[in-house]
Amino acid sequence: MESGWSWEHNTLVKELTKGMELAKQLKLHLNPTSSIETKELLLHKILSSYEKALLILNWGGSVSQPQHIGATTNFAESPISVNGSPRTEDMSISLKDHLDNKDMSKKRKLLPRWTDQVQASSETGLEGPKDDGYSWRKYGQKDILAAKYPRSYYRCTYRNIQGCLATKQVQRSDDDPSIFEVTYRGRHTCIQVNHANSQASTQEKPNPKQNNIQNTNYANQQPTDNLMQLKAGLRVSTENLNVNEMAPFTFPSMQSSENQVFLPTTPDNSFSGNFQQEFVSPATSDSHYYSVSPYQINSFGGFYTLQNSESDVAEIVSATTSGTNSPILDLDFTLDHVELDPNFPFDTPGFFA
DNA sequence: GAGATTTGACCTCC
DNA sequence: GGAGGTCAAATCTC
Repeated sequence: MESGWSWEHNTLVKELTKGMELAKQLKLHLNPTSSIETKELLLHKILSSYEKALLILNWGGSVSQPQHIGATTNFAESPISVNGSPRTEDMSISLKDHLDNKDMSKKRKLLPRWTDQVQASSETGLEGPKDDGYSWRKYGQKDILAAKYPRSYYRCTYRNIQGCLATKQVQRSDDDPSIFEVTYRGRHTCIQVNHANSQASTQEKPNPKQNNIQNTNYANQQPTDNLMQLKAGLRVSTENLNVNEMAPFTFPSMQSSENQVFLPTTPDNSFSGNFQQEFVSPATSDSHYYSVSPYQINSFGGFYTLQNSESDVAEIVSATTSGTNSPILDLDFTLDHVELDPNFPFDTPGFFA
């Protein structure tokens, strides 16, 4: 999916850029007057940022365990953290879950899941969150215990036609009603046809009964639109990362000896084969901002947060390092061999095309 | 009439 | 057993 690609590309760029900025900050603090705490904090942020970028580059499958929505955990607590040592129990669990993924009865549990926090869309005059680029059809609503507002359930419009299993849940935040927590599940396997036309038509005539979501598509959304969303300061959290779709893409300014980064896949494609089809970024590029630290200013000046549960990272790492499938997370490889041109215009439109 | 939403019932998981 | 997630018939909108 093009939008998923774009989103992952931009996420990667943001992480790398942020890491670079933080490194510059750290450099400024490399004097005796700066506190150790400050240095350590910056160092941690840098490492976290690059870890996330590496995950994006390297991860070859999705994660599958149910996640703790809203459980804010930064990478300092994560099993991969700096020393990159996943817990063996998590490794086995993750692998087992991946293998069990055939079982349709467990699909709810196994589908990858991640959450965005999206500002209500003021541009369209609707109360719902901004559109994420896919066509959704509401199939349920439920009052959730200890939640002020009901949760709405959506699935891909093309579920029946194309067998797309992607779903999402939308729930208004209790703390800030202008924020919608959008939890995505599964990957879009559909082809969103006529998205441009449908976007125009649906935006012109929004359904008044549709209180949250517009059925629009931004698959061809231009970077300027994404930038607008970015400026809007979307707050995003992620439950799972799947960056497998990054695999074929070359990052010209990150140079290995071959002048490109090799993005490995699993040797037998078992993970990517099974799970890549299950997961895709649901949104356009800049509607998701992943960060490792939960409180940071990104390089574009936007505020965003990231929530990343410990188990998420454990699964990501475990699935990529466990057993015979050890495609990636060669952290030394990437950090040692990747060179960033600090002046490279990552955000040049069409750079990733 | 087709497609989307609503909502009560049922299913799954913890 | 309870909460969350999904189904499907009824209803609504165009």
